[in-house]
Amino acid sequence: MKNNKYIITAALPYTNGDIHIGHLSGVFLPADIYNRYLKLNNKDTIFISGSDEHGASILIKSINENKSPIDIINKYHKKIKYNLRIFKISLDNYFRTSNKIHKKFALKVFYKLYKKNFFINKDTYQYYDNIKKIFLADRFIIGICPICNYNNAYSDICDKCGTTLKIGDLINPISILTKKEPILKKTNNLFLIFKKEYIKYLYSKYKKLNFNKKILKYIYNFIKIGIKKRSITRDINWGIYIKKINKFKRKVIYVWFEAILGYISSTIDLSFKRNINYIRYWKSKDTKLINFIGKDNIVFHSIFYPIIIKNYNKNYILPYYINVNEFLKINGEKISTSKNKGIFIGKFIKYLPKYIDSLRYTLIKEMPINKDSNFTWDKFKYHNNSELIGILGNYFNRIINLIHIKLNGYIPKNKKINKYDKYILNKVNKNIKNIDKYILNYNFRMAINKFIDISRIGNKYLSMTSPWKVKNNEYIKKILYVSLEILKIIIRLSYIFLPYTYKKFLKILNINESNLVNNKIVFPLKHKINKPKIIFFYITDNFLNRIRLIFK
RNA sequence: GACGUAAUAACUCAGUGGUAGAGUAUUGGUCUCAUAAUCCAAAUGUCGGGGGUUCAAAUCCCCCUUACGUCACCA
Repeated sequence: MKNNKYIITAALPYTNGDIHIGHLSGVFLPADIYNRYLKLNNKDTIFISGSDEHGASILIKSINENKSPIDIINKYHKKIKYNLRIFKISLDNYFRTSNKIHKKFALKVFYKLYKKNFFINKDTYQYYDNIKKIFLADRFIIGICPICNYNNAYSDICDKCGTTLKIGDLINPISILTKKEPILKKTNNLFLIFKKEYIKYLYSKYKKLNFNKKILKYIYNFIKIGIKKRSITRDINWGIYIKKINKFKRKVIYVWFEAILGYISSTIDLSFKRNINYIRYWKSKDTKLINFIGKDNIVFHSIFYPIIIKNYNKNYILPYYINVNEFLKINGEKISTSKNKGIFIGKFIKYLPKYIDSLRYTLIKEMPINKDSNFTWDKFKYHNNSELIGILGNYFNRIINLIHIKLNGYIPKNKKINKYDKYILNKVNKNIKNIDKYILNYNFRMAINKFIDISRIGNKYLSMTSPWKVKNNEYIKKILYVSLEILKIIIRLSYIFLPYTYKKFLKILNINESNLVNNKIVFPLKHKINKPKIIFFYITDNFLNRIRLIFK
């Protein structure tokens, strides 16, 4: 167990816009908490992610904005990377798929599979915009649905009647780029085939590993209905060109195929940066690979990735667990980067820089673990004011103030404790065990509930023992000693959930990381703490209304 | 349509066979160390509906209703 290594991955965000609270709540925060928890327990872990920078959507965005795709990805990659850092997502590396290292690796995998005759070749007809000279993905064509006559149907599906359409079905198709009728052009692409036996093998493997039901059912369904071949090359001029194969040298690798290799190339990059051969991790039986993804990504991680990587090199490991989250909505509405709908992180940082931990907290509390969840500014206010200030911040402040008032700011020494003190400390310990359990079960919502509950226990203890009422100095010291024991635990755990708050706590207690011995805070002899400072900021109704306007 | 997920107090959710739980909101009280925060107490539910298994069901099985999600070129 001790030699276990961990690779934690967070799904690569697509660089057609800034990341939003859905990315944080669904992917980056759960991965971050898990990683921080492992680090707190001295596990050997690397936490990897990066930007997904190819694909039709970026190309389309660049055409619409009259910029080059490179401008688009550079802009958003920089922005996303910065925002993740501000939100203290504890990534070891945030890479990008447009980087040489990634391209090289993706092509290496691609060529090897090609040589093994792993792909099949097939002619298809596809819509082509003769003015822009590009092939058009299905959703860039609209026209009249042949079934219900709806005039805004996409070429693959009609939103109104739900009919699945095939190329050529749509009446009067037009390209949304040029508003002109596209032509149907013959093209030849490579496809990947999925063998049922292998999917069955994956299914049984995942079952043994106790995978999420969601994934198991999903795969089970694929086994039942079969999984169609899937194109892995594309006729667009943005992506990784397949230079070495003459027949396909003008085509690019389909983005899904290379994006899921991004975790590995990100690790290669990290190895260069730190001069440690992290790539070993990917081929070691002692490594647990844990993917954190949104529900839109299940098929790529649970089926496609294993097939691709195992056929490239069978020594690569398969996921040990895939944590899938649902989607976070805002006021009941779906978030959409391409429609610019959502609360974007860059904007949040700009307007509410003091509330990073409050947002982290809210997003963990509202994490869409087994069903879509809903973010509202009222919840944000409630979590900030009633829980972070009222319970946690308040508990911290009470003790700091009492130490100053009663003990001139000096930390009390160890004291003999009685039955009730023990009872309270036991209760706290139970909560710690529960937090462990919940984090290891990927239930971060419950974990943070138990975290805040520790402050509740502490507040209760203070009220019950009321040291401010008493003159007996020894009694006061004992109460504050026990309270500090509880506080120390809260502070250690805040490293996982609330990184900014963690640092503020340490500062006020006048200590730093060097005061951590075996993961526990140990105060120096005759230690004096600093004066209390405001940690969380109150949100008034007025302020909340202003926030609402800004993010409308 | 297929597949899946859910339905528990006013709200947000815990609770995988043994007398219905927490937080918020409400009402009453308490404290004054604390960012009017804390703490105590009260009240609130035939656990979506119907059937079945069982000594015992929110929990297991079947049917129905309702809501939501996915359904392959979308990254």
